[in-house]
Amino acid sequence: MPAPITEEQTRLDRTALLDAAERLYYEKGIQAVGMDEVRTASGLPLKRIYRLFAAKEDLVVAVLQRRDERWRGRLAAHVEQVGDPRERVLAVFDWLAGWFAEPGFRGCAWINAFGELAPSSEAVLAEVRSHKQAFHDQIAGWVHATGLPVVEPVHLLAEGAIVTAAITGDPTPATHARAAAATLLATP
Amino acid sequence: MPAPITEEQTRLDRTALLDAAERLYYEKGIQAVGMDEVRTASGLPLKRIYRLFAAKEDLVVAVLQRRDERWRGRLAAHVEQVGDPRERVLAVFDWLAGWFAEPGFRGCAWINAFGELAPSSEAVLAEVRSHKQAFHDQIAGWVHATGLPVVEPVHLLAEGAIVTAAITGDPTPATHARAAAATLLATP
DNA sequence: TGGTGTTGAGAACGTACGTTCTCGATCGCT
DNA sequence: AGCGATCGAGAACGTACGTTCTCAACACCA
Repeated sequence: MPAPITEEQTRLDRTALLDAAERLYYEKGIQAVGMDEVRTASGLPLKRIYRLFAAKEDLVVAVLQRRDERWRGRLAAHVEQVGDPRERVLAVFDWLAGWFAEPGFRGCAWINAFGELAPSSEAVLAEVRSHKQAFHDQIAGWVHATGLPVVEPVHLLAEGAIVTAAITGDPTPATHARAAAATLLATP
Repeated sequence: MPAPITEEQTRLDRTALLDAAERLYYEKGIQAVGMDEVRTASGLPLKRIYRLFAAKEDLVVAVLQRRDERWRGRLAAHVEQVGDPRERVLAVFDWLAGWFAEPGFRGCAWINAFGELAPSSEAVLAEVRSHKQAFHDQIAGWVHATGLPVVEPVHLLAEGAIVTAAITGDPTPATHARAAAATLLATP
């Protein structure tokens, strides 16, 4: 038996596979990337890929899940180093601004996946909804600490900024959304 | 020569084709709908389809263009029957609420097309940007009449409501966005 | 050392798509 | 009436994809 596939190796393969798939899917769109391209980029044999994920749909869902953990983890890490509750909410938009300005930014992976696969894949749709719900709840927690009833507007401003920055390719919606949020957070 | 193809017939064919393609694309996604399905639904021979549009990409762009005219036309018709400038801006969100509640609502056709085709089709990307720019400018005109500097926040609230209603399948974001816009429009 | 079971590399398979081509049918014109 | 151009219906073509299968190579154990 060559390379007996330890548990550790499985973990490494899984990481390499998700890394390659996530990069390609985000860059080119999910439907535009075939399994052969994922194989080439990951360096894994097709057989091993299909042992890790029984079908492409499962790989896609796993990519979205892992990205959700990392994306919201980074957001939380940035936001929660701010002490003042109102400033913390505004820090969400600062983090978005940094994200929008990253090279290769192509919008929200989940919104894009929704556009591509929502009508044809229940599993992808569920993952997209799960991410958006979690993002909403994160914001709700931070806004709640301000004692102001502006959870929904802050969330909608964030979503609007994400989709607008993606389509225009311009990161300034983050600034506009931040200013609007600051207005809503200014207790009269 | 059978059915000599008058200019009038061309116009009718074009309408039937765009009707069928728009419905199918919006319902199932663009990539999931083949030309054969468009042919069946439109009742037009493939030959005539390809004489009207040299390639699927051209058909997709034409569908988005015509939908843009109709979508923004309806929005404007609803909004501009309101006299008071501030109420007129709020009427945008009332119209969105009605749209979200329509049966078969599956979000913004342009955002969905962006997710599907932005990386692979320059023409579609340009059409999506054109629509979003026009929508932004429409809102800018209505907000400008209020004399308040809230064009960007109102626009971002609208985009956020559209994308959130699409993914959650719940029309209430329109109400939340309306309330936030009303706050921003309340001169202190 | 020989057998066994697993691996990697990629060929193979079935399907589906976008686009083009075939061909018999049809109608206006002389 | 007969010619010729053009049409409709769908077969055909080339390509690409997701998934499965083939098979030689190999490492471990008896």
